[in-house]
Amino acid sequence: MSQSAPVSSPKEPDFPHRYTATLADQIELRWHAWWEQQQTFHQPNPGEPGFDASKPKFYCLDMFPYPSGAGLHVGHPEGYTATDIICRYKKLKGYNVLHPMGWDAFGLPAEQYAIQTGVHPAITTKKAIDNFRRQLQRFGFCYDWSREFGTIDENYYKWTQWIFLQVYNSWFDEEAKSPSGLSTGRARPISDLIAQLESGAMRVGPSGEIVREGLSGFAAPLEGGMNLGRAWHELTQQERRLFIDNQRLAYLGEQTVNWCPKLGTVLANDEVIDGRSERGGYPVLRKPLKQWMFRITAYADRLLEQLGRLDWPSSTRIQQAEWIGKSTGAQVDFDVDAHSLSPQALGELKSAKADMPLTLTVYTTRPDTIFGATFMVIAPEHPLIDHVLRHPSKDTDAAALGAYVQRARNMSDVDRMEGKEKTGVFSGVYAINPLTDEKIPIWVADYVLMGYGTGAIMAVPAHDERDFEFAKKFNLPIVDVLYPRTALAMKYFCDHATEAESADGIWQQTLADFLGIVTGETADLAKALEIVRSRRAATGAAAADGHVDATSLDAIGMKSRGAIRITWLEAFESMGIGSLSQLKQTFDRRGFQSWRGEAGVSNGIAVHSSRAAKDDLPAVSLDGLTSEEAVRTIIAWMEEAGVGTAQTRFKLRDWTFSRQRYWGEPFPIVFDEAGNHYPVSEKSLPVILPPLNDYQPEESEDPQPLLAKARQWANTTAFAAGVDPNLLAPETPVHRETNTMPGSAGSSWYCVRYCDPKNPDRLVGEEAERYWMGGIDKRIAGDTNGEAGNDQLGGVDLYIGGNEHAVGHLLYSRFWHNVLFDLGHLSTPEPFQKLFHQGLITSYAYQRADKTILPVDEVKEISEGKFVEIANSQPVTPIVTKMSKRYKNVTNPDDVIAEYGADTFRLYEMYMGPLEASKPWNTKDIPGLFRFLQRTWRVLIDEQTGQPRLASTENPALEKLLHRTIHKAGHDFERLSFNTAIASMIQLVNEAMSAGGEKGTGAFTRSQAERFCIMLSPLAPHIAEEIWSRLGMTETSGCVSTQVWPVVDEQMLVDDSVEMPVQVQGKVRARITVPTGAEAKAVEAMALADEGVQKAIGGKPVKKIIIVPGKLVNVVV
RNA sequence: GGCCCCGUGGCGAAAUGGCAGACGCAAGGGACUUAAAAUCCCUCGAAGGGCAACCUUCAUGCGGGUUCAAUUCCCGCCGGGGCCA
Repeated sequence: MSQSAPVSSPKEPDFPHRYTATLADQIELRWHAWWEQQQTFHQPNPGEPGFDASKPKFYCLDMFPYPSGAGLHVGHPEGYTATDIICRYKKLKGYNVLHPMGWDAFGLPAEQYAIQTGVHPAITTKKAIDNFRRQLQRFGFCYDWSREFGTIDENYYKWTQWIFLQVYNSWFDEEAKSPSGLSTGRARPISDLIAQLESGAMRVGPSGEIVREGLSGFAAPLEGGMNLGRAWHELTQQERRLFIDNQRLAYLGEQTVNWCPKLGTVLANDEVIDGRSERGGYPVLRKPLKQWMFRITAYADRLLEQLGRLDWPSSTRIQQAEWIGKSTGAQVDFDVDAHSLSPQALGELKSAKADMPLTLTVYTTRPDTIFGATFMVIAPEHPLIDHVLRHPSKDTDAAALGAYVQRARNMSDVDRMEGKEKTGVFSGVYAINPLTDEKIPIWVADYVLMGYGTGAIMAVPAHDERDFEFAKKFNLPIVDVLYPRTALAMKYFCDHATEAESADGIWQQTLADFLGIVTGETADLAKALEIVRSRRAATGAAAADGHVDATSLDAIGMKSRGAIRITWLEAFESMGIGSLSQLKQTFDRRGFQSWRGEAGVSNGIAVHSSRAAKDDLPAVSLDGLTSEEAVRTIIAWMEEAGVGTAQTRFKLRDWTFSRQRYWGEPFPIVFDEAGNHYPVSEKSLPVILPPLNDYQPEESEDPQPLLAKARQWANTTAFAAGVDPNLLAPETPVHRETNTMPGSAGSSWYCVRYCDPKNPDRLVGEEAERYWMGGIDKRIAGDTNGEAGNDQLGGVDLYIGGNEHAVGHLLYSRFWHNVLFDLGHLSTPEPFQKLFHQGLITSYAYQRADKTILPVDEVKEISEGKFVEIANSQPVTPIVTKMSKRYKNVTNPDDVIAEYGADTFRLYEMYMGPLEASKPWNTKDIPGLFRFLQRTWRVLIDEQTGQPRLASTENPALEKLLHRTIHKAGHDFERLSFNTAIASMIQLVNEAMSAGGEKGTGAFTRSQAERFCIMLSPLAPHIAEEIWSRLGMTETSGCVSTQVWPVVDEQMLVDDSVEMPVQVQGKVRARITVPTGAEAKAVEAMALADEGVQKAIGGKPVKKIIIVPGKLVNVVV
């Protein structure tokens, strides 16, 4: 390899061996061939030849790309280069590294293309994959390409379908401990459930719930139809089927879709504009559709709990946590005031509910505001209304109420929620607020939905926006029960101001200062008021006339606070407060929010929220508590008083898994003529996606997946479809499920398959999976594998990709992984132990004065930093924005590589800035990195002969710097800080350049050159291989990619003496040189002995001397 | 609208409690050259002072706070971006 023919460049006749683009290209292609031929990056699995069990493992995964027809953009190689560097580094550090690549290849663009052109998506996709692979390989990434697969491969989606069947055949046992022992509740096979039902350990409750033996309700049946549930044998065949299907983790649920009959396709919400399709403007209907759903909600708590144990960016953890949306609120019973009901209605309600008190149950996430609940609102469909309409009370306007309920029924939920103007009617009935014991009116309004929660809410107008609007409109009382800190301070001031301070003109100033201190210096209200008073007193009542000039402000130390003071004064002005006593009255009336004209929805400090002991109930007060404390306190009280209970809710909804498409995995499910569903047996997988004659959607009133056009395929027999004959007789005609799985199906488990991608018998080989995913057997209690705590949940060691998948892909993968873990198919509950998001690569574009953006080719630079629009010479400003075809600011990686080579491209992207930051592409910066590689080359290789230039004797300063650079580079690689690692290597090369010996000899010795090559190889592998090879090392020791990271001599990292700056009052006044590890006393003496220091001290007494060893000295006088 | 991230020279950035601006780009000056390219050397946050090596003051979006010490931590704003609705 090293003895290749001399490379000459037409541009550099004097330097036939200069590192040019042409040479870079030759070097890079040569090493690609060598690596492939040598299988350098093939990583064997445990048990395979060549596997070294003594090494630790490192599984590093990139989010695999969707291979679009447009090819790679510069964003792709950003993350891929980062993982490549890490993987190459880890290999040098002696790890077995799993670093695979593949294709997320099902998806809409290929299907759209097929619809337009009739070309089968498989053909389009294959072409795109080939192009992506070629482009990726050009970068020299160290992927183990033998593990490559696409989600469209039959051998892969066979197992995607298999996983669906696993989930379909499972139920969630709330009572079972999870295999990790970390939480309660786990997936179990449906057959376990049936066994328990058959044994009588479980029965079927009246509303289809599981009733377990031994639970309290089981032993003591209540009167009036409440029962223990029925035994399994009492159920009909159909009832059993229904019950089981309702327990499955994959179930058929009804969801509304946007169906466009004309286009014959389902549209996403943002593709529908005013009830018409964005494309074509055809009418769109909202149609209910049976779709496969995953019961991810069963795992909500677990997904949330385990999130805390993952080494993920906190922003992503927060996003997932909010998506799961666990809220601890309270379910509260409000008694209906029986006297406000008509006797007939009361009678009806009493008989229906037996002896239960008449109550309205509400759910609230803000039980801390319950003292401010001044009315209730129930949905028009609420059952109470039926009774009231039949038997109106004396306060009921039955005609208006009836009309309102009628009208609301004909509106869609969305319209009701979005209604700008609040509407509603008083029911004529009252409820009792259980905390204030006040009678509060019950209103009917359409902004409360029956299907959501309990169909009734407690309205707290002062602290809820919709309730506030409603109360304003219908003139209902609005009562403050909590204040943010500033409002609380204003109230405090009103209550404590002296007469003098209350005078007009004075109070504004004083209050402004007070609020300034409360928000800035101290939260203690009493103390803050004291400070204001003392400062004002110090000015000798300068403000007696109400005017405080700048001088007196300065005197009381408030000049710098001028801005805050002015802000507050303006705020008072805009609030239109007439006088302090008026403000005080507002607070006394508990009417601050009402007067401000908006609800105070943020957290704060509770006020006006206490209740005396009464009728056996203890007293309770929330006053002075923060919202969090108040929630806890009031729930505890309500539980004791029996009026409410804590209740946990989740925002997370079940995962809709059906798509009305063609280019996706078919479901392994068939339906008989009665509409019952049956699984295709495992041994008949995969269910192969059939080709279509044409891909044109068909006009239809009924929502139809595109796949349904494969009629021959869809209509078949149980035998042909591969249904177990024990489930369904072979000759039974069946209709296949023609929805397809979504794109997130294949990507939800690909990380698993890479461990053992060719396994024909299992989704992944057990040993390979356990090794690469780090699955210590968590089921063995107490096995901590020698680590403290063992709170690692295993999975991929480093997963890098964009943060746009924070809640979709990353949550779905976790769900599948947890289910497969529960069912015993995987050894770890979590797929990704450590996650990292690379930042967005942006680009420059130009903006006109009216904020419109124009393409870069319509702009020219007339002088340094000044740009004009070519068409009209109007000035435009450069801005940073997303790369977009529209702005013509997209960079094609192929072009950059052609101009500089892949090594330069890799270095440039890594040098742009921190990996996680979004940063603009700037083509002008690329030559800087190219020049660095040229210098690197020149310092080691003679540009005339192509032979190595080596020093015969070691330069000690350079040796020291080399050690330090190796140390820093290794450390920076570990923390993914590639820009600083590159910077330190640039420094080293620059040093070597200037330290370079006579012509013909080099700066580095052979040993130094070798270590340098190894250090450089993760960043710029091709040039490192080439230099290594020209040193003659490849023949004797193998290529640089298979070497060992050089050892750093700790001695080389410390100097004999260190220069320390000496500060006086925090400002550097002198520098002293002290021996490393000098005693603090000695350093102190040296610092004080310094002339400059003495001058700065100027004879003032020295109060304190701070010495940070090896860093600095600070003298406080 | 909610959540998250970011704001430092002409530009990309470094420093994450301890000397603000490492490293790269651009710019300016110089050397080599018939010339250009390439390469090498010097200058490069602002203002002021000094013949000079240098010195002084200011400076990390704005206003406060904590600290001997804040780009870094806390509170409140302003601006930009991303994600979600």
